[in-house]
Amino acid sequence: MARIDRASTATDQRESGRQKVISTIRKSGQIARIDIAQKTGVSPATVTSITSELLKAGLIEEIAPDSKPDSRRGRPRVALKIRGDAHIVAGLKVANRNVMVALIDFEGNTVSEYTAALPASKLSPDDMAGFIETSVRAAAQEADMDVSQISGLGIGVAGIIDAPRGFVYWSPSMTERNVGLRDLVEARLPLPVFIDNDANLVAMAEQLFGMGKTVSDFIVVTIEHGVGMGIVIDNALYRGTRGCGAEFGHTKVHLDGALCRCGQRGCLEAYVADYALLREASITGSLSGQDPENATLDMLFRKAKSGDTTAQSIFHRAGRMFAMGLANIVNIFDPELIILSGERMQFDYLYADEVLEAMKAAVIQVDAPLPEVRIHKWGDLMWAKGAAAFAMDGVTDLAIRKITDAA
Amino acid sequence: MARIDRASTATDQRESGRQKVISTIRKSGQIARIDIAQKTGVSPATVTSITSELLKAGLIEEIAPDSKPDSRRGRPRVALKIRGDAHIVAGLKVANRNVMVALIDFEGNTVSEYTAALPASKLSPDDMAGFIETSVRAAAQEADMDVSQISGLGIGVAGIIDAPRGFVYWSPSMTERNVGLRDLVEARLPLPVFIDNDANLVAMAEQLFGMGKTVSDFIVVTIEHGVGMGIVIDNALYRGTRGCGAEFGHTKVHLDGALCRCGQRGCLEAYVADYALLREASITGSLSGQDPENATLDMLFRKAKSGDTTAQSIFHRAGRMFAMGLANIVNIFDPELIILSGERMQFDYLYADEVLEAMKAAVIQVDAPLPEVRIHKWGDLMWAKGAAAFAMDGVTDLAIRKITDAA
DNA sequence: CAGAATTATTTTATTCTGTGAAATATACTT
DNA sequence: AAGTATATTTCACAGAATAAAATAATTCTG
Repeated sequence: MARIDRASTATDQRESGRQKVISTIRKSGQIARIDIAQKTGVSPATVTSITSELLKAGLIEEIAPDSKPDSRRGRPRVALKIRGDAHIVAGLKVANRNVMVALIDFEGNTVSEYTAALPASKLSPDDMAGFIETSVRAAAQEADMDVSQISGLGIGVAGIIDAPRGFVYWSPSMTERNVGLRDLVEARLPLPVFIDNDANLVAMAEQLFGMGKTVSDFIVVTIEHGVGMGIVIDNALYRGTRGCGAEFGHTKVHLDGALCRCGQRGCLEAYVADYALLREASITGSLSGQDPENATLDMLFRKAKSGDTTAQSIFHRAGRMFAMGLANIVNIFDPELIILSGERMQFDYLYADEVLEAMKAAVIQVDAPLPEVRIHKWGDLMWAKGAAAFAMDGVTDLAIRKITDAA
Repeated sequence: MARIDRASTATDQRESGRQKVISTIRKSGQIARIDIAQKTGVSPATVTSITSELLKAGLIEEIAPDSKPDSRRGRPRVALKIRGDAHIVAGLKVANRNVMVALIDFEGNTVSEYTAALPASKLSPDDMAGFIETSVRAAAQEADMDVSQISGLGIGVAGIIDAPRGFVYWSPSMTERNVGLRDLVEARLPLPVFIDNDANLVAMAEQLFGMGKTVSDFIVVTIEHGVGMGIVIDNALYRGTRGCGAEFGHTKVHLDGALCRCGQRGCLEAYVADYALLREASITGSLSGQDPENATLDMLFRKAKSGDTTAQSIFHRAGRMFAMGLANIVNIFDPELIILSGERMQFDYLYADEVLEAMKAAVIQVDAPLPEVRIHKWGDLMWAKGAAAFAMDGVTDLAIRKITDAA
């Protein structure tokens, strides 16, 4: 039952006043009541009543006057901020070879991080749930906490996920299809659990803590082994109807083009992902002398930097294909902002000015300025923090619901 | 001021109860109160109170019991429907060489249609507004009506439009950029005027009268001289932030590909629009003997049908490119439904089963069924009716606002 | 054919959310 | 200190939506 409630909340588009207020505070970092009223269009009276509820519930707090002379007449405004201690949430990312857990407080500060190697690259549903449980417990212990002090767990998995139902249609990390992973984990941990596809999680992280804070419509593109995309429209994550939209990496950029690991041809991923570049390198012998198993993008990148024209051309084409894919996104969505978000973005071939120029040249020209493209380099924790952001969203919802029900 | 109101309404995402109810009735054709309550999640009590307002305002009407034995026990449900006589709205489409006007009633029935040739392919803003005025007056006269009996006018123009502001950044039909066309027309006609890009208008028509009635997320693709797209997400038209999203036709499908009339290379349009096909035909000499100025797709199509392999290959490639573009849409949006909407769809090369098969093969495979692709063949009035749909939406808003203010 | 049962709609009293207007709080200016 | 400016709170009230009860209009059952 709690499940259905949570799912329906996610669907519920209209933000109640309380949600509007708390998300405004979160986006602004710190903000006075009058400004909340102005930003949200809600009346000052209502802001007062809502914030006093939130204060009582401990979700936000007032900031001490700061002795900062406002140099303004009149009663000084008192700023509000999210109270970091209000909740601790956990985010967990299931990656290829390991599981990463981040504990963050309600302000988004990282409290602790934890990594554990996966026993195998594919686990059975039960083993996966068990491993998740163990990892979360270990992460809590490392932070000197009990799991009961954690208010929610967000899990990011690659694959096709039905987030509202907490259901995994398919994931490369699991031996079975169609797994109700949320239920399995909730049976093992006394926490509300939220699951989503990893690209969506990063979009959520950008929205809550990152560059998407100030923007209502933006797109996040992630490049690692594959190419992912998260879409935020009107402040809400957009997921397709079947939960498999935003497959930017499998967007086709060439008719009958290069073979992709998905089995189809011409996918963007087949031109820009690391395996695609290494494939080209191995064909041209650019990395000859290297054990192909261990050949890394690093080597190829160094070669290009040191003048190897073949290596350069490999990166060059990848960059141009990427530019074309990005331009298509702009032509279709016309977003305010595109965030290129990455964990290890040491290779700038995809983010070079040259690439962005090529993108601009392939975008419909209007008088209005082009959407901004920003590059966001995260630490190792990007994915886990994204998962935590998702949990935080859910936990905030639950907290607000609790207030509402009490009232 | 009315202007600002209307604009803000368009932005206002949350449908008020009244809007929810009336749009449910419109989508359903006819529906009993209890079913409205069930569909919208609003309580029966509220439905009663809202519908009684709408009845009093004359926007809807009850359907006579129909003597149809429900074969059900209990008090029989009485169905409601939109009252066609409630309002007449006009839709006007500015095409290449002419202007088409459709008058439709509140149920979407066509009351009258009217066409007038444009004096030139590009007009000054004033001349355009004047020609629009004349055409609407003529259309009204032809239907034995006075313009004062028309409740609103929707205008569809190709180009980049800021619909909420009624502002035309650029249009191929006008000699100037940055024209506040709505104001110009409203100064000449005693009607609320609504302007939008044509692809959006067709999407609106599909949503109100067409195949999108039952679906909350869908995409409309139109193919005429160019390729257009309209996006409906969560029952609302999605326009990019700069008003130039959904440029499906200028999505790039080939790096450094064929030259498009927009000046860029590799646009989808440059492979599937009629001018692109004719260009290929003229190169290969497939239509030799024809005056190139008058060579038509018809001839090329007949050639292909009668076995000319060159002509066939031209269509074949166009179809495959189109399939690739469609697949990208599915990969990105994962919509419930894709509507291929056309005015004169006598050429099936883009809608052949073969093309749809190619699309399916290029879409990410999930267990869930693929989005449905439906082909909607409209009459000549497609665009004008779309413009009328947009007007109807606006007029409905105004009518509801009137009720709200009265209450 | 007269209840009984069933389903749809309406009425009524109430709740919840949000608001404007007035009151209050806390500064700066002169 | 009085006056003015600005932020916040209080308070009485309006509007939307609801649950529960009442009413309406049927079919079914004995």
